[in-house]
Amino acid sequence: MPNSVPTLEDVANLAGVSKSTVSRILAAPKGLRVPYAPETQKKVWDASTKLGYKPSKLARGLTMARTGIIGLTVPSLTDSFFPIVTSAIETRLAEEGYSVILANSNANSQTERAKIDDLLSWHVDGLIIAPTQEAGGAGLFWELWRRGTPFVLIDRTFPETPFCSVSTEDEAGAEMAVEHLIAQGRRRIARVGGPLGVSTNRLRHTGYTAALIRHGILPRPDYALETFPSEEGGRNALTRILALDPPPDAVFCFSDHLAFGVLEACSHCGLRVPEDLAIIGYADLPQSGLLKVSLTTIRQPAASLGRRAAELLIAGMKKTGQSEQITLPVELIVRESTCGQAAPAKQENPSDNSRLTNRLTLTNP
Amino acid sequence: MPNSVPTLEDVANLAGVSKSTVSRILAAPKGLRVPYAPETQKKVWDASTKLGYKPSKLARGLTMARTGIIGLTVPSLTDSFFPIVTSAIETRLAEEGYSVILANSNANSQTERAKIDDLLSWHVDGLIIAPTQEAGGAGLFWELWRRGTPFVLIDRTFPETPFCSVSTEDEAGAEMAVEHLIAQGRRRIARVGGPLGVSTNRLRHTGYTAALIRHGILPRPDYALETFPSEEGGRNALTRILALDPPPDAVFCFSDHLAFGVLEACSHCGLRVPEDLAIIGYADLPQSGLLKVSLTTIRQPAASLGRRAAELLIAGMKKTGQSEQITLPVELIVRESTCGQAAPAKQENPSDNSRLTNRLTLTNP
DNA sequence: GCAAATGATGCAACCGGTTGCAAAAACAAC
DNA sequence: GTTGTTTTTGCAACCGGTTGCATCATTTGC
Repeated sequence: MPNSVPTLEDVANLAGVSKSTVSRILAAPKGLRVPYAPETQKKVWDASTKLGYKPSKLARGLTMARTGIIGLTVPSLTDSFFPIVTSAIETRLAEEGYSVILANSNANSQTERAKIDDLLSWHVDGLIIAPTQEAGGAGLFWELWRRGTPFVLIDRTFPETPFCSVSTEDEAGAEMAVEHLIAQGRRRIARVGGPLGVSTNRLRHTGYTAALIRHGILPRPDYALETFPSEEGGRNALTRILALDPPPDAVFCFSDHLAFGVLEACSHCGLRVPEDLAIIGYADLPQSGLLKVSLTTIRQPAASLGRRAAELLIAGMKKTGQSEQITLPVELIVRESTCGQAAPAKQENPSDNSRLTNRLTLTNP
Repeated sequence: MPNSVPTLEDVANLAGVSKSTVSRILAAPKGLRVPYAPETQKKVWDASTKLGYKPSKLARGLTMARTGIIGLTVPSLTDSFFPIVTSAIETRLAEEGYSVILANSNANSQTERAKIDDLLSWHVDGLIIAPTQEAGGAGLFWELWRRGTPFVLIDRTFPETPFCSVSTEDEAGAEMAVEHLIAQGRRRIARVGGPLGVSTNRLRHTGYTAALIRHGILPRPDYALETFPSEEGGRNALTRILALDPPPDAVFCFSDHLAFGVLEACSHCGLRVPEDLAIIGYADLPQSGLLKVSLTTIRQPAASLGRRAAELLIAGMKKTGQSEQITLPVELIVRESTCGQAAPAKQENPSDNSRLTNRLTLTNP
């Protein structure tokens, strides 16, 4: 079989030396002095390149402690947020020589558990996890913690735990959103969001409540709507909003997808945005600025989040035991859905610039 | 160390039998008869579950031919198309017990090469590749072919090669787009697209030309604009379109991103869409229907594409040597950017339904 | 009651690398 | 010409599984 992949032994035979010799010579970092005769080294190098030898990461992973695999689980890839995060993570980790196994938990905590178990049996060096938090508990992560497996939680975190994490300022973001609505003269501000089991939702709710109270507005329980976090959920939410008494004059959506749904439902029932109802979203999905009524939203730094998570994990894998929680700032992007007229062009659709910046950031470490 | 991961040997010791016994008993498919005493089997099962034993995929991959890893390379994850494809691939392959290592080639053929080399040193069972085709050649894929590594090309293919692939009907899609424009009374139809080195662009160009000729319209070389396939590229393209003489009354964009750019640039220079310029995109990105001027586009079945690619690869890994090329149909979605008024609601924004369908498809094999 | 067949289990080699330690070779010092 | 160092190199064990074949204990056949 001339064509099977060459192994260490093949190189050794061709060079006329032993496996260990080849292993040591090829493992030596480029310029470093290695205790082998220069001519032996040359023989080995030649044989290796001639055969196109590439060490098996499988075998290497088995012997050394380090496999070079990082597991990444995300609850979904069909929105716009996690793909950007994923892309940034993969890029940053690849720079460092890691391979990432992608696992989609499909927003299901059972699947998440199964997939993480699977990743562990690959002897991953570390994990980056965007928890589903579907069924609450941090138990799984405590197990990882006890095992000593380095991991970083992203986006959603567990309060009162020492776990490494990178998230964004959900509470502050929500406050910014609500403050903005209040500044526009709105007082009857509803909110639509996903389950409070998820930390981001909980924090956004806290921020929402805090901002209201600071301005002397009593939060009404019936103004806090819970729904499935999708466009569909947003559409349904509007029906429930219209039934409220008194009717809200603004709605803070915990995601742009929800906002899209609300927006669409509004145009279906002839409700004017922002005149009748101001709408603010969360995440700044790419096309938010091009919508019929462009969407005011809170921008999350998705790419930075991914990159920082990767870097935190890399640091954590070098020296374990220490833990860092990073919270990245968010930004209010004002567009038509909360103001009478569109903001000036530069502010209206900065998504391209930002994405360009991200791309540059990604390729230039 | 009570807490290190249990190995086969640990189980063997606890059960008081040999490694091979444990291996054979645990490897046996659930109900299958295995030549071991029932009581021994029970001892082994008990010891295994007590220790929480999970076989190391690393070690298993080394001994058996099969690693259970599939490599996936995509040119980007920051658009909306490839994340959906990726998600479908991961889901389908996970159902079959495979893990996928994700590699982002960043639309760079050098990176693509390097990452594929990397994947090979993981002894992947197969590859799914969305080629960059940045610098043309199918050389890399011929190498894989010779090696006998199963792989499936997605989205972009190489004509006149026997490689397995799943793509969409780019030529027919382009024809549909142009036919539609002609049916709307447009005659001066320009097109904006990325480099012709990429097969999808080439095919869309062919379809564009064919449709024109069929209707007795002579394709004008200056109406075929090449640009960087991004919103930025779309904006720049409009400037060039405006300089054409006679000015086009419609433009076929090879991607929705390009169309977004053109659309945005139009609103900046006060050009009315579709009155002054009809615009049609390609891909049906999620928010296309909610835009200021909602976008007529060709919808590509991204999730099916991913799923079919996964299935083709699975089949190809079982019995090698045979090759299949699948081309999935596309669909014309008519919206405002090419017609005076919006189509009826159901047609106007069917993206949700389609995504829901996809999701169902994904979770129900 | 003994050979042959059958059933249950373990030994040891192998997958493709890494690495501790010893052996062999080269060279210096006496 | 020995002995002691130092440099070069190879042997062999190990990582955690799988698997061909040998071994030993039971039955079965007659």
